[in-house]
Amino acid sequence: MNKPEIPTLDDVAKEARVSTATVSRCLNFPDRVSSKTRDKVLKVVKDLGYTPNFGAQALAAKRTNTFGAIVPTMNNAIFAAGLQAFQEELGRNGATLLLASSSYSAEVEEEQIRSLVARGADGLLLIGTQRNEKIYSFLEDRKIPYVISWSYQDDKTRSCVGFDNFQASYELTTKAINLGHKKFAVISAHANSNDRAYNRVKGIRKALKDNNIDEQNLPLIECGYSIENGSQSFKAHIESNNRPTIVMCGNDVLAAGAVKQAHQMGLKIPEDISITGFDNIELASVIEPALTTVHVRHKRMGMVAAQVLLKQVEDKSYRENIKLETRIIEGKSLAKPS
Amino acid sequence: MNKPEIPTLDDVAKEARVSTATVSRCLNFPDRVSSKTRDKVLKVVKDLGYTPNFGAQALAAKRTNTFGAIVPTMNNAIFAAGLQAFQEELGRNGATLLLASSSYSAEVEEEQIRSLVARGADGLLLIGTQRNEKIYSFLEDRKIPYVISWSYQDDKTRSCVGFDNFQASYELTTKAINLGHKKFAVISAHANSNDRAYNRVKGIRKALKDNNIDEQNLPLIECGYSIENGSQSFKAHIESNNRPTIVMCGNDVLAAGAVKQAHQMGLKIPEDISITGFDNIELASVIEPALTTVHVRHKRMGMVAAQVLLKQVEDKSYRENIKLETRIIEGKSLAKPS
DNA sequence: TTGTACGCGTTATCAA
DNA sequence: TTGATAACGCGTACAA
Repeated sequence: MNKPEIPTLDDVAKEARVSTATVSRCLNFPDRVSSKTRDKVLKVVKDLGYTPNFGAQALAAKRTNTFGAIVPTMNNAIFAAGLQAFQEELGRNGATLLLASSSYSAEVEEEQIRSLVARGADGLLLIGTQRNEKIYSFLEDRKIPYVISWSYQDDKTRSCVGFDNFQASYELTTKAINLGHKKFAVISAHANSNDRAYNRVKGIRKALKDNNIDEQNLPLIECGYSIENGSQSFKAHIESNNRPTIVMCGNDVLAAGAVKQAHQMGLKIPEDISITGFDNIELASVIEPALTTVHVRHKRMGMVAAQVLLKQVEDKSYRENIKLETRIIEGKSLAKPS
Repeated sequence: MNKPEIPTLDDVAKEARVSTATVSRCLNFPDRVSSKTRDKVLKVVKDLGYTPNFGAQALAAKRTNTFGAIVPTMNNAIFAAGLQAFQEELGRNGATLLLASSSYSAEVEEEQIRSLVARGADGLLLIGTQRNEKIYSFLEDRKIPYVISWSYQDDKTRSCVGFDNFQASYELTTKAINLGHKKFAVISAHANSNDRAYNRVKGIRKALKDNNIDEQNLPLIECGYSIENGSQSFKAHIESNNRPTIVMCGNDVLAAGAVKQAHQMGLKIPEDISITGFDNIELASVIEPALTTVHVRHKRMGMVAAQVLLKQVEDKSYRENIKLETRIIEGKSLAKPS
């Protein structure tokens, strides 16, 4: 037996004295082959160290067992946790993750979607709902399954696995109101092209309105995702001429910046000022005082999203809209105003 | 013109009244085609919405423009930052990232390496140096370029982009010794199959030895990467019958856990106990007191690793060994013992 | 500068 | 249960 450097199906077939069809079957449908020939073939496969050529396989089978995900950034604990779970679940099902990031830009995201599809992704994980309608058509024309994650929506034509940002935010705000807060300020991530941020703010406004607190003039600062931005925005709120008793932050990272700044300004939390976060990343429990925030099941979301996507590949008409629960984490950063 | 649902090179050729070869050239070597035919062809490409079939392209060209990376976990800020930069640099060069994670397991990593190669990765990003030699042969036999990252080694036959964990750790320890510390304790990530952790501990021991401090009996606890583990290990060190004046942690996350625990135990940092970290993740500056830690250029590492890898694809014999500098971040968590 | 024609390594259909 | 063989869509010598 002369061992070729990089063996093909043909090499295996010749060596095992069967046809290429039989070898292919041994690998893909072992039960449609007699155990005798199967053993013989698999032995040769092993001896030769054969692995299918990916390009050829993709060309012939019209599938790659590869799934794409486009996240705003990997450099954010919430996406990292979700992605990790998504990838693990794919792995358990013999599939691989193709990953891109959009830097929170809708145009870049669109490019990346096209790029991952061009790269042969069998399906896509998308984050949030907010994107150009034509990109959805693009995917639907090509019959590429996709799942929207991190956000929940009722649209039965599109699968999603997410949570109700509006509702969670509403509840947290209501809690603060019940404690006696009336003067609110908000630090949010940029809300255009980010429906999570948008709905969190919306939830706050609705709760204020429902409790007859002026929400038209709610002090709101939008900024990019970073501790530093959280600090600066917090400072601006505190130094405004209508100082709030509570600063609600769109996510834990911004809240961490706010807390840091509060310390630097000599403000005690929650005696002098209450601060809330959102996401309950690990950071939230390390901060002093521990953040009052909203817990979100990122890992579960990633796992379930992978499952839904895999089902959609099997059954192109399968759709599912899953809302995962959230819950308020009682930290020490929210208390009644003094 | 009848528009096919999913156009092929052939469709474009027919519509533009040229050969498939010409269309292919227009796309891959635009300058080897007259501007007149090029314009004509590209217009048809656009009109038809043609995109190359990935499988066919890979099969014919023997490359996928896809690069694999296997990280221990995405759920760790340092890998997330490096990966993000790696992916961005790939993207700038028209390549895509295939991502897998090993959960810090050598066997899983090996599986993933084989899997990514089977998925057509043109090259691989590996983390750390410690793995079975046969997996290197596997890659070399198949002429798959790879770059080792996060660790630096002198081996000129293998490219790497990393930093000197030993040296950085040595310097940080020396600094502590110079402040007067003599009673050390260490919390480290598991050091088998993790040369970063291994070398950081080694750097501590060497510094102790060079300063005539007993390093044979250095209290050392190895644990998994989490805040909770950091807390528990810290508690164990403090409650031992030979209480240290400083607890050096193998990374910032463990250090964060230690700091949290110190607060809970009513210990003041750095008056009662000094704590150090490693990595300088964003978290380090939010903790009170800010961590004294080692800054590492993760983003730069990811970017440079991508560049080296891309070069290796062009020139299979190209190798580079790059050591990135580190520097100590002076926080407030390290001071002279009282 | 352009076209012809073959090869790439699988999968899958159909017949034996 | 197995084998022969036709796609699959693109790249690229080679020829014109």
